[in-house]
Formats: sequence, structure tokens, C-alpha cells
Amino acid sequence: MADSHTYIEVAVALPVYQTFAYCVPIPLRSQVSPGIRVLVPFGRRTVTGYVLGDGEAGSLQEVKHILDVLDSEPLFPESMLDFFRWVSDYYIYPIGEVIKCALPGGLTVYDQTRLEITTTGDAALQQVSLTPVERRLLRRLQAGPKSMTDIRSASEDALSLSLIHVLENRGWLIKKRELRGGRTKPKMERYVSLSDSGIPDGPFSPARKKLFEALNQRVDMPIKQLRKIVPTASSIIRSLETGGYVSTFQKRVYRDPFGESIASDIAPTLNEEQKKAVGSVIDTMGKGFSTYLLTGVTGSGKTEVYLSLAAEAMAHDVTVLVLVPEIALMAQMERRFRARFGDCIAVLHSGLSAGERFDQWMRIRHKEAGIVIGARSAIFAPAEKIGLIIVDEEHDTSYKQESGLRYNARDLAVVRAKLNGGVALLGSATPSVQSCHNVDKKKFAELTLTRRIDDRPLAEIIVVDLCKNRDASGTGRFISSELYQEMKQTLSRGEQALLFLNRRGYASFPVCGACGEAVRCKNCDISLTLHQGDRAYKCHYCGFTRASVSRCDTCGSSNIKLLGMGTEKIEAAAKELFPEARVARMDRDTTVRKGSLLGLLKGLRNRTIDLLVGTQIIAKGHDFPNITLVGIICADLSLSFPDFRAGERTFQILAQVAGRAGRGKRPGKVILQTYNPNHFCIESARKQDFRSFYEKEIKFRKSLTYPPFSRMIHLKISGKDRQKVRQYAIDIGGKCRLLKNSSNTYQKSIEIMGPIEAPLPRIAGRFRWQILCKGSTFNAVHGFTRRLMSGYSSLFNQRSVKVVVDVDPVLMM
DNA sequence: AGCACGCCGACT
DNA sequence: GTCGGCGTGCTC
Repeated sequence: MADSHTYIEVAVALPVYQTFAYCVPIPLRSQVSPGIRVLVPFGRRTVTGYVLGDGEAGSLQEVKHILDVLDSEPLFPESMLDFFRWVSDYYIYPIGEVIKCALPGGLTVYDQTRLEITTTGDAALQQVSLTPVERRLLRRLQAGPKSMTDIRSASEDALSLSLIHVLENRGWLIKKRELRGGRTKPKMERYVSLSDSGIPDGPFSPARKKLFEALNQRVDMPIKQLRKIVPTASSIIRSLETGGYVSTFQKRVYRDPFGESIASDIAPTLNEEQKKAVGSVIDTMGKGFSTYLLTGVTGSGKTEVYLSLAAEAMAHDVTVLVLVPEIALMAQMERRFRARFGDCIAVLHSGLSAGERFDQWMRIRHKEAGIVIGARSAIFAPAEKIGLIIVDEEHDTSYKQESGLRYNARDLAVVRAKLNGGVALLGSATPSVQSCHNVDKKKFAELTLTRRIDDRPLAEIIVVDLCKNRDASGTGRFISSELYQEMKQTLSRGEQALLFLNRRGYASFPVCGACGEAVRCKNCDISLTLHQGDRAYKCHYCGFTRASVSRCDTCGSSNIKLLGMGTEKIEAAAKELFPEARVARMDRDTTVRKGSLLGLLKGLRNRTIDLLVGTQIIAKGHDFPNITLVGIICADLSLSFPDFRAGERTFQILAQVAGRAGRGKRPGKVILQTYNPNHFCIESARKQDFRSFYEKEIKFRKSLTYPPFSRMIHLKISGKDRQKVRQYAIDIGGKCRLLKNSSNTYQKSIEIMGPIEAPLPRIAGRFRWQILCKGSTFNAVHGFTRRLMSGYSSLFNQRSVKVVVDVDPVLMM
């Protein structure tokens, strides 16, 4: 920024849509540029702001001065601002909040009011008669200053601002403001180097000589490392520094999230199909934006295509972004890339500590990493000149963030590639309907891998009709005789089997045997799930827990029937049927602990597990070479979801989990148990043929003008007051129809569905309603929603009822 | 988001 | 009459 400019444009990290102009004092001017964070006065507060560029004072009488500059270098390249603006506009989300969401956490500085008791307050507590509420508050403050949130969470009393006012006026307490947050900082370490004269002559102790020799090998060394050579290095270095033999200094280091190094591998020879796919992408690389959909059956070597293309991009000196749907798949992808490319990899995912994350971010920012691998948030990596963005398992719904900025990283990958003039490569064995449709419309080019590695055949899938199993008892109710026989044979051959059920816990529908009432969550309108491992009923939506010995709330009976099944029940059944088999379970409950997932994967690899029971976590991309049997306990669970994509998701998860069988040398078999053997999703999954699924599904979407033949924005309305939420939903619905009918264009292009109560009508004590806006084009429904929000802004800025705008919704529960 | 202002019901 | 509840609007 030229120093003739006095004003800058600043976005604040708050839910505010405008940006603001600030004045930069002369001494700070040279330190301020786009991408730098500044501390600014905002109303009566002090908040973090992001410098977007030059500002204009306009007709404002008074422009405030910034208070401080928080960074010594921009946290993201200026070129990313266009991307942030695009995201902000598309998802109708304030730009400052977009940037805050993109940046690694723990950076935002904000001020906080803290209450402190005065000496007169202390005295008053002894001498003056106080109300119980006043006494409790002052007592609490005697233990030390407290923030408003501290008090709110520690006390039963409602925190009334007037009470604080009163005590403040009497001089018993004072309000103090202090800056909080912004704790993530670069890590500094003390380094030592020899003085220019090199190793000095003279009578030095053996320890000193050792240190000199070590230091002579390199330009500088961290004291930490020297201490490993000589335990007393710290004090010796101190005295050597005084003597002028060495000098010490602080140096910025990166916290290292990687484990031990990985043996490097060499790129294998690609098969003809892989070569062809790689060749087509290489032909367009560096020639502007394009998008490819790489479809290949499971085990057809997509990762090898990614690796080849990444190598090509590296040769072009452009950055590569690789997205994986969730952290469980990070380790695998990271390992493959590090083996091939070594240290130029950066990773970004939620498994990193705040410090590690920040350091990886800055490595990317400093162009020290040519390849970035990460979960969905890695789409915001501060890289420049991105030549290739790979989205693995592009169909996966984990790419959609379901809180705050509700973005879809898969979609943003295409946008970011476009803004960078690069290539987006979406890969999947079961591509999304949307991406297939984009191929049909020639927006994406399709690359296909039909052959599995070593021409291994796909697993044979046998469908078992569960309706014929209704009269079975005990474990036979959910493990059919067909599945049992196959399990028995697999285990007797010394091979491994996988049992898939997309539901955690032991019993998902505990019901009172005396009165028939379900065991329900007190905060949500759903039934609790019994987790026998934890001896507790748990709510999967709000985390509410109660002991498994609880009695029925309605009649007090302790006779609770454990209806509904989950992975725990299947695990127990497997152990009962095959007492000699080593059975393990893999779901969110068993993988929360760091490293436990890797332990399970290792157990499979080393064959210390014979039978693995799991949820969709086992369906996703993991390579289990010794598994020859997959049992799908109930294929229908996701089919009944209140969502037009229920069929798509069911097909994808079934085809993916079936793909886990027979990835090694022996052929695989899948037993698919279902109540709907003739449903086209099940039928297509049996054939493992996404094309046939797509052809049927796309007709269904077209007939009902569902996406991709229309675009949706979902309004999610929630609040703690049942009546208020309902009334607001109805009000907003009314305004939707009013606006729709106000113009001919809207009347033709917009369809309003609802308001209706959400399928999950209450979660975590909040009542939920929803309205679905459907438009013939994105611009129609987007423009409509923007006008709705600006025209009736008071309805959207309510405190007691929250309205969330979800663009391109995935979950409509 | 916070914080202040402003408007109505229950108390001295 | 005021105290104190919460709905509304603004922040360069």
C-alpha cells in the first residue's frame, strides 16, 4: 500500500456485513497491507480486523484510528481476497467471519470485561447487610477477577447487568477491560553458533570440546539438541557466550506434526488407463481452468493418478491442494505423498494442535510446501499459484460444513481452481449425482479407470431379503443364516470379515416394557441410544447422558426393552456366534482417542483382528488387504432419511463398503441384508454400477425438479421458545410468498416449501422449523434470498429466534 | 457479537 | 413516579 494513503478498508471478525474505513497513524503505515490483522476500536469495544485494502473516508466526519498492527506479515496472499469475497457473497456470510473461519484458530484478539471486587466491596461484605444475590456475587469475586462468562457458568443466579451497575455505583466492584485471545504465536527456540573465529584453541574441558565439535558441523544448532550431547549444555553455553566463543539467538521454528520419517518410494509404472487419465490432465495443465471427474472403481489406483499429477504440477512450479473427506483418511494420503515427495508436504486438519496448525499455515504462506493435504478447511490454505486441486472421494458429505460458514469444500475447490486458472480434479468410485450431471453438461471432463490393480475381480454381492428373516430369534434376527455361513467359512480359512452397520451404540430404540414409552432425551425430541460399553443412554445430537440403570420416566418400571440395533449389539452377537474369533469394533466411540484408529488399522493389517464391526468409518477409502467378506447388516437405514438425496447416499455408502472386500489377492464376497431388495439403490449397489444408479436417479430428480435441475437455499429457524419459533417461521414464510408474488420473474422461478417443523423438531433444547427455497437457477434463488433478507432484515436479526441461511443444503433434518 | 438506547409492567 | 425487563439499531 502506497504510503500516501491514510485510510484502509477493514473487515471485522463479527457478524456484520459492511466493511469499515480506519485511519492509519503515520508510524504504522508501512506495516499495514492487505492480509494483515489490525486491532481496531469498534463501537465501545476493541476487536480484530482484517485489512482488505485502501479505504475511503467518504462523507464520514470522524474516522477512528487503528490501535495496533497484529502481524508482521500478511497471513494470506492478497490474491485470496477475491476468493474470500466470492465465498462471502455466495454463502451470504459476512466477509470478516469468512476470513476468521479460513484462518487457523486461536488468532483472534478481542476484549473482555472482567469484574473485580474493590476494598470497599470487601469491607461491605463484612459490615453491610446485602441481598443473597449480591453476597454470592461479591464472594465469588473475592477469589479473583471474573469475566461475565465465568460468572454465568459458575452461578445459578441469572447475571443481571443492573445488579452489576448497582454494585459498581456503590463502589464495591469495578469493571476492567482487557485484551484476550490471540494466543497462537510463532514458536521460538534458542540457537547457538560458533563465533566467526571457529573452534578456539586452549585448554577446554572434554564437554566443551564436544560442544565445539558439534557446533562446527553446522551453521547453528538449537540448545535443545546440544543438551542431548552434553546434558549441562545450557550452563556451559552461557559461560562460553560470556567468553565470546559462541553467540546465541532466538530463531523461529516450526512445530512438527509429522511422526518419524517415511521410507521414500518410487513412482510405479502406470497402467494404460492411468496413463491416459494423467495424460489428459497434463495436456491442459498450465493452460487455464478446467475440471475433471475421475471415476474409478474401488481399488483401481486413483491415488497413483493423484501422485503422478502432483509430480507434474511440482515440475510446473505450481502449488497442489489435496482434500480428503475426513481426518481418518489423512494418515493414509499423507503417508503416500510423503513417501513420494518428502518434506515439501504441509498438512492442515483438526488433529493438529493450534500451534502446529499455525506453523503449517505459515509454511504454506512462505511457499515452503508445494503440496498441501488436508480436510475440508484446507481449501482455505494460503497458497498462491494453485495449479491443481484434488478432491478425493468427492461425493462425501463431510465436505459440507454444517455449522457457521456452511460451505462445501468440493464446490469451493472448483471455484478456487477457476480463480487460479488451475485444474480441479474430483475423484470417486461413486461420484455425486451433481458431478455426473456436470459431466453430462460438459462442464466437467470425465476420466475413467475401469480396471482394478492386477485385474482383481470386484467382489460378488449377494442380496439377502431380511423380510424372510422376521421370525428368527436371538442373533438370527440380524445375522441371517446366509451371512452366518459365510462368516464361518471365512474365519475357518483364516481370513478377515467386516460387518457394517451405520449406527453406533447397542440399542437405538430403548422402550419401556411396561408402558411402551420410549426412553427419550430431555433436551431433544429423539430416543436415546444405549451404549453398553459406557453403561449409559446417550443422545447422539446433544450429548445428553443418563445411567443405563435408569427407570422409565413415565411409569418407573425398570423393565426396559432394548429395541433397535447398533454396532455394539452386532459386536456382541459376533462374539457370541464365534467365541474363538478376535472381534473389534470401529466407530466414533472407539476412535475418539488419538491413535486408536491407527491401532485398529494396524490390528487388521497384522491379522490380530478376525472380525471388525463398524459404521461408515470403515466404508471410507481405507485399504484392508486381507478382508474377503463384508456383511452389510441392514442396508436400509439411510434410505428413509427425509431428504431427496437419501437414495444417493445409500447407494454411495453401500458401494463403498462393498468395495472393502477383496482388495488383496483373494476374491471378496459381500452379503447385503435389506428389507428392500428390489429398490433401485440396492440393485445398483449390488451391481456396483454408479452409471445405472445415476441414470435412474437423474430421471427422478428431473421429474421433481430437484437439484441439479434446480438450486436450493434452506432457511433453518430455531429458538428456545416453541411458540415464538413457530410464529417466526410462519412470518418468514409469509414474507417469502409475498416477495415471490411481488414479481413475475420470482413467481416463475421460485418455489417455497414450508414453513414446516423440522424432522428433528427439537435438538439441545431448541425448537426447529424450516423453509426450503427452490429456484430454477442459482441466481434466482440467491437473489431472492438476498432481497428477502434485506427487505425484512429485522426478521433475520432476531435474538430470540435464529435464522440460518444454508446455501446448497445437504442435510435437511 | 456486544453494548446502549428506548419503551412498557410491577414496585416504593 | 422509577426500576428493570427485553426488543432494536449501530458499530468507520
